Amino acid sequence: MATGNDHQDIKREKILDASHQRFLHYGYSKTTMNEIAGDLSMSKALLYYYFPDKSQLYIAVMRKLANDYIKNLEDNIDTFANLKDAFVFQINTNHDFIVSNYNFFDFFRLNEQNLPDTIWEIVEQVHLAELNLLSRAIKTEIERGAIKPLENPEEIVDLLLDALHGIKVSAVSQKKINFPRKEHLEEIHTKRLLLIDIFIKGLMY
Amino acid sequence: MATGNDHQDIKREKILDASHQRFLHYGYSKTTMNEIAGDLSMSKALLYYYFPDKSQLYIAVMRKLANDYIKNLEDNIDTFANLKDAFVFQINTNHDFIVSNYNFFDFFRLNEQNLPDTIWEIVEQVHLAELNLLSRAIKTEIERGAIKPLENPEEIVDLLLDALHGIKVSAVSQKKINFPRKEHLEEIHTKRLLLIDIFIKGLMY
DNA sequence: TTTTTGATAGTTTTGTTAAAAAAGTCAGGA
DNA sequence: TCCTGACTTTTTTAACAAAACTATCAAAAA
Repeated sequence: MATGNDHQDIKREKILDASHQRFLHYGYSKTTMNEIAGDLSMSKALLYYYFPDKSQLYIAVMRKLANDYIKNLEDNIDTFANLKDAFVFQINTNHDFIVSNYNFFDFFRLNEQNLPDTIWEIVEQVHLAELNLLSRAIKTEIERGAIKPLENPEEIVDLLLDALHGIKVSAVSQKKINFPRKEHLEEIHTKRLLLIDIFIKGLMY
Repeated sequence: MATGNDHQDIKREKILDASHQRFLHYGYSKTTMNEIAGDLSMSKALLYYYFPDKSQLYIAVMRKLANDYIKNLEDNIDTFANLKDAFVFQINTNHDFIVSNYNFFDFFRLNEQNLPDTIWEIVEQVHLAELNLLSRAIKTEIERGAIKPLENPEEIVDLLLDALHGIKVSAVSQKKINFPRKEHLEEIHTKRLLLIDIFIKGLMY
């Protein structure tokens, strides 16, 4: 795309970076447009020249993060020695992503179930990338003859992702809170590794 | 315990039944003490003679439901032909329990993460009963030589219960809501059956 | 023409208060 | 001891004003 001019794109990137920092430290609702503008030594009105509103700005940051995450998955597709390596890679990558952007997601915690559609589209894209990586790994493993042939590998991967999600949720509801605190993330990670171990064996002959 | 007198106990039971019906149809917050008293043709003050307050009344109903559920599990302990039968029994029993008391749990939906400790104790008791049933089934299966010996069957069962929980949560968050609607429960049930299938195979030689 | 801003309009959040509804209490009767 | 009507206290709801923030715009600067 040779449409936009360079200077504008660079400025947009700078705004995205500054916003990312703010959202990461203080979360969505505790970040004001004035503060972001202040960080960049520009007026608030200029922010609105580059982005239509606050939520679109947040979503733009989110999309950038998601794209990096998805690219990382795609770059590693079909590079695994076996199914377990692929599953472990997915879990580790996901874990790192959540840990390093922990506070950024407070927007999710607040709005919970009525997030804008655009956010759900991004979540769906991430989910598809994960699904793709893992089901490719399963298909490869079937071709190698290491596990039983499956009618519908995607369905199985979907089930596993649901189960992995549950590990998080259960850890959280035992603590009587809504979202995992940072210190629980390691425990969740360990449990997930155990689960995929059993799960993979369940797919073998 | 021969402490309480019969008449009181019978009356308490009647109050619990009437309350259960109200809570089941209208949920906790849309049920008033006046209405329950009205159903029983007694004064509200009498209700407070038998139960200290509304939440304790709700909890008493909940405890009764939980005790029935737990008793059902205990009655069936060690009666299974194999591990899968035990797992399927647990999933079916749980499913029936949730379906038939669906509206009763709106209290959970509202108060979400700051429920009274007593509720959590009951949830924990139910969890322990499930854990007990399933880990007994695993131990039996190990003795039979049908699956690999495990260091810590309880840990594995815990992991499975977390994963099963995740099936519910994922189904729900895909629908962008907080709690499953009744019509989703069947879908969740089916997925769970598929998961235990793989999981059990993962425990085999 | 594109980029930038100060001033300001519009909206959401927060805090206050009063009325209504429900929870919870109590003196006294059977 | 079991029970009630009348009463008090607490919680919920609605209305509204003040404050904080989002968003807009005419006009200046580059």
